[in-house]
Amino acid sequence: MRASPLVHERPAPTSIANRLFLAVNLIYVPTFPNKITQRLTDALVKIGIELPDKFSPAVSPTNDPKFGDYQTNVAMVLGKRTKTNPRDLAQHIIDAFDQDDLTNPPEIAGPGFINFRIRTSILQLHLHDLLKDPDRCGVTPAPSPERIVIDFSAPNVAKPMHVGHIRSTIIGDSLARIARFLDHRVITDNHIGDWGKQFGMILYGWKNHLDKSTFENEPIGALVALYKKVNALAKEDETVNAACKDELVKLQAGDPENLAIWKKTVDLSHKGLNTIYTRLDVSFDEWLGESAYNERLPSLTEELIEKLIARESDGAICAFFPDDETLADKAPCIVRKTDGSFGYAATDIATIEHRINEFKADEIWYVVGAPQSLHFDQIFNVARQMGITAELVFIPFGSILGTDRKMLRTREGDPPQLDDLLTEAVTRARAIIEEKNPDLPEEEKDSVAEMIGIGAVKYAELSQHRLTDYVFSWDKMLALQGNTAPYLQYSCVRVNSIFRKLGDTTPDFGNQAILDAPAERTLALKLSRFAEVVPALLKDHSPNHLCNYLYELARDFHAFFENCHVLTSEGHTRATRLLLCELTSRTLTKGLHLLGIQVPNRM
RNA sequence: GUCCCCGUAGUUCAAUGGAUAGAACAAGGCUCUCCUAAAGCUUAGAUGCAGGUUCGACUCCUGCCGGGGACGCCA
Repeated sequence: MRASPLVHERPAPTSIANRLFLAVNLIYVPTFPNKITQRLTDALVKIGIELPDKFSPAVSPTNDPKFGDYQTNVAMVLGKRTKTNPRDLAQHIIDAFDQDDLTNPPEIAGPGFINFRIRTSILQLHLHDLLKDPDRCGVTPAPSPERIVIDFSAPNVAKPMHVGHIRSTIIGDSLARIARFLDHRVITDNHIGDWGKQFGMILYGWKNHLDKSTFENEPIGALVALYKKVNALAKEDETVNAACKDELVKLQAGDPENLAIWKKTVDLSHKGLNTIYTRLDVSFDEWLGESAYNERLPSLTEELIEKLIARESDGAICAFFPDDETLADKAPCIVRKTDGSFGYAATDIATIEHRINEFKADEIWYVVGAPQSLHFDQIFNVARQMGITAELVFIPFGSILGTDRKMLRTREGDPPQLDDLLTEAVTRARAIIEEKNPDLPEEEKDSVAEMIGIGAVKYAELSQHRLTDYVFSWDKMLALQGNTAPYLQYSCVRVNSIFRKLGDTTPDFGNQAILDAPAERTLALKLSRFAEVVPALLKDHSPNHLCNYLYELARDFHAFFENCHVLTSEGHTRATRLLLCELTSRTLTKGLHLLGIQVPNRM
């Protein structure tokens, strides 16, 4: 089966006229750290310090307001290099630093930090810049957009999707959203396992154990049950196992009956998967599963042999990596098995090739479990030997463990199914709504429960570092309090309630913001930092940093909200506070959107 | 045996080599006349062990201990 026709035209390169148009109409405001870095560099040049290649002074937020808003360690770094006392050097840098229209006089602290405090007048102007940029919330797009294929989710067809599948799906989707937001051209590709060994079991089961009546009513559930049943049988009975293998061989040889059954089950699974993806608000541009590359595998293998990348070994065709320190003593990469069938290494190499030739990918990202790291090291190595220069990025994630602290596996025991997890999440959310907002219309209760339940599950996954292993726990996945999606969603509701109260009145944000209260200034500064946080997410592919930021933003907002009454204030104060509310609403909404988490409507 | 990832409060998690290691949950104490309680304020509580590099180490290096994982015909 070809999941979809390959009609991917590379869009025409942006014309010069277009670029000018963009440049004129979208004036991107540099972030405060960018500005400070630039001026620090100027200052360093001015005082005649020889800078190492590609050196750029690091400017980071301080961890305590008493140190100002931003700090740099450049005097300590260069002090060592030039054998100068860091504090003396810091003083020289400050003397040469152009602080006009940006910061208060910088201060030297501790072993040689230079601390900067953004002038409040500048911060005030910045708020109105942000107001003019509703779509991007101040974020500058990537300077050189790339074509990025992102490979994530990739479940096996006809096996139940359990909670272990959630990480790749949710992290991958979020990374795709973030990359798109930064103007990269992203192609999401669901490389489903639609050709593997499990089809032998499905075929055998279909012919010998299919419960027709159940199948009519609930085809997807019946398919999953079928897989489980045959899997259990095959484990106990070697003749069943052999029969399954025979069915698979027949399928791969093109047996019409088996092909027909295969196609039917793949289509059914596709539908079942889509129900979950719809619920998760995850979508794919492509569904090029393993089966899409069958035809290429024999010639690819020949090519690898010809190019001396792979060779025969114990009847199989394998790639060895004698020159690679870590790969040399590991098992080889098996391209073709002894029985003549192809391993997933072959498919994955063909897939890389296809993504580069047809999709013109500059980068390919794989959001796949950490246990597969050896496999990807190997196929990336093979790809490089084939002359592929695109950036191949393995974005691993840690395992979800059972209560025995072992990895969840479909074959052993029964990890909770993804569908059940989502249903439970929505049920719990619904119960709380029933308790707290009994007067809502039933329909609204349902939609809010869906939004909150699904959001909670997604956030639980996204808010921790992707490499951390964790033991699956209902309470963890379904937490609704504290650092969770419902808290952030609730913050949106809270800020939007102000605009609701305004009714039809157009909010007056004034022409000139005045930040008086500390909570106002803190919130304003935090809002400006969205533009710092988002582009950095693609450096380490860690959406949890965005979660951290949004949580901090929500907290700063709550502090502001407690201390600074909006609607009862007047004049500049009221306008400034309304402005802060507007920007908070937008930034929270945009941030949650980048995580793939839905947000309540404004009205 | 080789290689990879992870060891942080009672628990679950944070922390681009930066200053006093942040949260949440659980525990104790407060706060609903408000644009607000899926909330806010508050008290207590942690870097596995031993070295090393550094002005500075949860972070980098070495060794050990503990957990998980990969290592030829599953994907």
